[in-house]
Amino acid sequence: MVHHVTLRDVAEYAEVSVTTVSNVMRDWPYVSHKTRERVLGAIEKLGYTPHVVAQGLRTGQTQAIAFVVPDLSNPYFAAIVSAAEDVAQEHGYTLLIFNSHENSDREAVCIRRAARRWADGLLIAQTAGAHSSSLDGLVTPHVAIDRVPEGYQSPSCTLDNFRAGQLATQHLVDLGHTHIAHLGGPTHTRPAQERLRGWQSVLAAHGLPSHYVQHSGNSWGCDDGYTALQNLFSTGDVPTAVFASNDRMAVGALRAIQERGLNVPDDVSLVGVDDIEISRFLNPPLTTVRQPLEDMARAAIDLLLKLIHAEQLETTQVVLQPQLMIRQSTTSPRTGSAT
Amino acid sequence: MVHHVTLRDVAEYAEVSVTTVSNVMRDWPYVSHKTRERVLGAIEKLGYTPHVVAQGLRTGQTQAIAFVVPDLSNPYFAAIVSAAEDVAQEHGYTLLIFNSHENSDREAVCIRRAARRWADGLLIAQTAGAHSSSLDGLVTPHVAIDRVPEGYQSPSCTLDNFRAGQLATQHLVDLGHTHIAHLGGPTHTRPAQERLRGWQSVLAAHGLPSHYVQHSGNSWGCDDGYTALQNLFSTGDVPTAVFASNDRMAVGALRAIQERGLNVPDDVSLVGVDDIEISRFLNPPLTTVRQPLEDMARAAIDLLLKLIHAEQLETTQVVLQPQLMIRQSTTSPRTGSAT
DNA sequence: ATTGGAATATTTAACGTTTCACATTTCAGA
DNA sequence: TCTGAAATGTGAAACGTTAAATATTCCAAT
Repeated sequence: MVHHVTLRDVAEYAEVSVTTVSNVMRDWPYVSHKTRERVLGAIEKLGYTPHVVAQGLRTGQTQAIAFVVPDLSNPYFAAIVSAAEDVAQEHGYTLLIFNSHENSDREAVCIRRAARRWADGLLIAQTAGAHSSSLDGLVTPHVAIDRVPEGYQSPSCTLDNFRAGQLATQHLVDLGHTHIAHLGGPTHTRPAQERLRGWQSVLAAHGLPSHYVQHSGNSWGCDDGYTALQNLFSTGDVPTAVFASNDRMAVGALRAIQERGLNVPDDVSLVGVDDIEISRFLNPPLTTVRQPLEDMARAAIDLLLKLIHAEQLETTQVVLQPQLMIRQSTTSPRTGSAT
Repeated sequence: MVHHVTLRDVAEYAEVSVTTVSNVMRDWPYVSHKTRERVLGAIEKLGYTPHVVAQGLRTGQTQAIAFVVPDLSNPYFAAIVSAAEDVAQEHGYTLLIFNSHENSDREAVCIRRAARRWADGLLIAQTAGAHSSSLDGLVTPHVAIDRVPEGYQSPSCTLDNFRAGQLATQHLVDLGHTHIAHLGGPTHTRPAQERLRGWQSVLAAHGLPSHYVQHSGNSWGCDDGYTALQNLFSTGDVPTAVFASNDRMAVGALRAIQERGLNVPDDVSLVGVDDIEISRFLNPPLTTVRQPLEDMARAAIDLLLKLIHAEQLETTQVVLQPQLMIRQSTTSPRTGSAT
C-alpha cells in the first residue's frame, strides 16, 4: 500500500505545525490569512484528505449510523432504508446496514456489532416480539423504527398500523360489505398484530363477524397471500371483501381470486396496505392504505441525531398517520348474490 | 457519556499487561493457560468489547465495504445490496451504503467519501456513462458491479444483458412474432443499451424490422413502461409482441395494453427482464428473463475481498448468464389479424 | 552446571487526529 | 514607553489498539 498523505506531510510541506494544519481544516478563526493560504495550497498540492478513522478515534464520533433491518430485500424496507440514507447523508452521516433476516439471534449479533462503537447511533426495526432483550442495556443512542415491541418506552418512530387496519376495513364497511376477511401478516410482528386489531375493532363496532384468515407463513410475500386465500376458498368460505395486511399479499390474493374465476372488485373487493409502486398498475388498480415511509425514516433519523447530540427532545414517540388510497379494486357488494 | 471498558481496564483488573490482553483477544498461542483464564474472566466480568475504530486506525483495516448504488429504492438494487450484505457479513465485513440517486456528481461525492479510508474496498454500480472519471486514480480496491462503463478494464462483475435481450427476443421470434417492439430502459445505462442491442441482433438475424419505442424517462419504473406504450399506441402502431427492458416497465406496459382493451397474450405477447417477485403473480404471469442477482453480488464481493487481501486473481471480469422463464404472457400471434 | 531455544510476558512506539496548555507576537489604549 | 488582552502559533498528550523489540522464565539437551 502506498503511503498516504497525512496532516504531518502537509505541515512539513507548508512549514507549519501539525496543529495549524488541523486548525485550518476545522476552520478555526485564529489563523492568519497568509498561513491559511499556504496551508490550503499544500493541502491542494499534496491531495490531503482527512483520515476519518483517526478522527473517529480522537473525537469518539464516527459520523455513522447503523440500521438493523429485518429483511432488506423486502421493497418496503428498501424504501425505508433508502429514505434514511438520504437524510443521514444530508447531515453528513454514513449509513451502515445490517440484515437480521427476521431472526432474533442474528439481530442480537447485528446490534452487538453495531454497538462496538462503529456507529454513533442505531436505528432498528426489531424482528423480535415482546422481549426487547437485545436492546436493553445498550448504551449507544438508538431509535426503534417501524416495528416496536409492545410496551416499548424508549424513543421510537412508527406508523399507526391500528389506524391503517381501521381505514381499510371502514372503507369496506362503508361500501356495504358485511363479509370481510383478513389476510394477516406474520403474527410475530407488531404491524401485523395492529392491523389485525384495527380490522377487528371496526367489525366489532358494526356487529359484524370476523372471518379471519391466519396465514401460516413467516413473511409478507405474494405467495403468502396466494396460499392464504386458497386455503380460505378451500373451506368453502367466499367473502365479498378481503383486507390483506400488505400489498404484496394482496397481489397474491388477487391472483388466487382471479384463478378461481372470480372478478375483482365485482365478486370480491380487495384492499392492501403500503401503496407500493405496482399497486396503481395492477388490474384492477389496488385500493390501499398509504404509509408515509419517507416521513417515518426522516423523523427517526432526526430523533436519533438529537439523541446523539444530547439535545432536548419534546416528543420521543413519533407516530405517523396512514392515508387511504381508493382505486378500482373495491366497490359495493352485489346485492342478493352473497356467498 | 460513561467511560468505556478498554484493554487497559481489563489489563489492570487481571493484573497483566495490555499486550497480553490483546494477545488473548487475538488468540495468540503463547499465553499460558492460567493467565488466559484470568484474562478471559476479567473480560467477561468487565464486559469488554473491542473498539473497532481504534483497531481500524492501528491495523489500517476497517473490515468495511462501501457499496455505491444508483437507486436503493429500486427493488432490483435492493436485492443486490441485500445479497452483498449477506456475503459481506459472512466474511466479517460490514456494508456501508451510499445512494448516488442516478446522479454522477453525487456519485463522485460518494466515492470520495467512501475512499477516505472508511472502507477497505468499494463496490460500485456506476450511474455514469462512458467516462469512468470518478473511479480512475482511486487507490482503494474496487469492483464494478451490474453497470460497467463501456471499455472498462478493471475488475467487474456483470450480467450478460446482451444475452438477456437475445433470449427474450428469440423466444418471441420462435413463437412466430414478426412485429416486435422494444421498450428501452434509461439510455445512459449500459444494461439498457445491451438489452437493446440483443433485441436488435436477433431481429437483424431474422430480417425483421425494429419497432423501437425509446422511452424518454430517466428511470425503470412502471410509469415509464406505461407512458412509453401509450405513446406507441398513439402512433397507431400495434405490435404483436413487446419486449420491455425490465419487469417494472412490463407491468406498466401490461396496464397500458389492458386499458386499451387488448388481451395479453392473445393480442400482444409481453416479456420482461429480472423476474421480480410479483411477476409470477401478475395476470397473466409474466414471461421474463431471470437475472442471477445473488450470484452476481456474491461473485463481486468475493472478487473484492481477494483484491483487498492482495490475492492472485484468475478471472477479473465475471459475467453471469440469464435464464428465460416462460410463463403465460407470451404465445403465438393470431394468424391473419396482424395490424 | 551450562547453554540455548522455545514459551511467556512486558515495554515501547506507532496509527492520524484533536485539544489542552502554553508560548509568542501584535497592537490599541493608557 | 508600558501593559495586557487578543490574535496567532506550537508541543505534547491523549484516543484504544497492535506489533516489533526486548526481557524474563522455563526446561530439555549438552
